Amino acid sequence: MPELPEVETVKRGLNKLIIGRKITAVSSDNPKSFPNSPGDVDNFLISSTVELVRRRAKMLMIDLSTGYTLAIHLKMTGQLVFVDNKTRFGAGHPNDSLISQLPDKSTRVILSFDDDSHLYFNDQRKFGWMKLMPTLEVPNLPFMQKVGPEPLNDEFTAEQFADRFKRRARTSVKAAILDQSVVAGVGNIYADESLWGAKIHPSRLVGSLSEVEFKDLYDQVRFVMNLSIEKGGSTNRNYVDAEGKKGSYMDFANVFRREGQVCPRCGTEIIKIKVAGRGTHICPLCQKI
DNA sequence: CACTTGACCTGTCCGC
DNA sequence: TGCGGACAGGTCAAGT
Repeated sequence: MPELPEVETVKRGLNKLIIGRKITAVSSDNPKSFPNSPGDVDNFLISSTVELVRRRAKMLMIDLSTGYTLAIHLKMTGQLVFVDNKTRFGAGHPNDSLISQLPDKSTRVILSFDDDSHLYFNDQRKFGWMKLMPTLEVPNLPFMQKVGPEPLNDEFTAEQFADRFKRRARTSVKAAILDQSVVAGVGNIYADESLWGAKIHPSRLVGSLSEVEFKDLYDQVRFVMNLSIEKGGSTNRNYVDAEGKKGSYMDFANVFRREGQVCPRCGTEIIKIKVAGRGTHICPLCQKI
């Protein structure tokens, strides 16, 4: 599911909805989704208060008053949806179809708060997880050790972007931009969208890109991600935000899942190919090998 | 080391 | 309608 803009949208929503709430209970349906010992749960999760929700790359961190953090990765199909029983939506509300049915068969973890509101971790494919650990140990996770810089940070420059790519000079630009150790947070949707924006064929080898092309790609990554955050992210299939709402970026996508439609820039038919093992959408005229 | 492929899961869609 | 296979927003382990 969720790439940087979707995770950022969830983070912003949770910061409005769950800060200061006290956790009174938790339940989970399998240890893979919630790999935590009962002792840690009793000592550091139950009766804790939510202090802050943070994001790094595609990971979320819910910091608790006990000095522990729930580190969360939503992977492909994870959702975090908050439901307050006092404000459950009525029939006909845009969010009603999801909210009113939670929990459902994809619900992996339920966090309950002291006012009978709940945070549901839903994950159809069970790739995601929610790990309780000391806040100070989060940076020691293997993923956190290797993940690259945040592309939307002000201090992240086009020069740094190009330099980090050059570590992957002999692979395709699509594989390199999806590599989280190069740049954080880019997934399949924004890889295709930014490569189209920069007019670069995803199979091009990194070593063949010019400085101008690196700069264009840098600008496009930041442009598409900022636009998507503004639109509440992309709902390709499952994604919803912390209130159960879909994102609208797909209405603004130029190539992703638009095979058979025309390129908005030149009118050529968009095609779908496979690059780096992933479905890849391009305009074959704008993006030449 | 750099790079590619398959595995992890459930659900949906498409062709026969 | 049913069945088999390919595919889906991500990462990791194991292979070359």
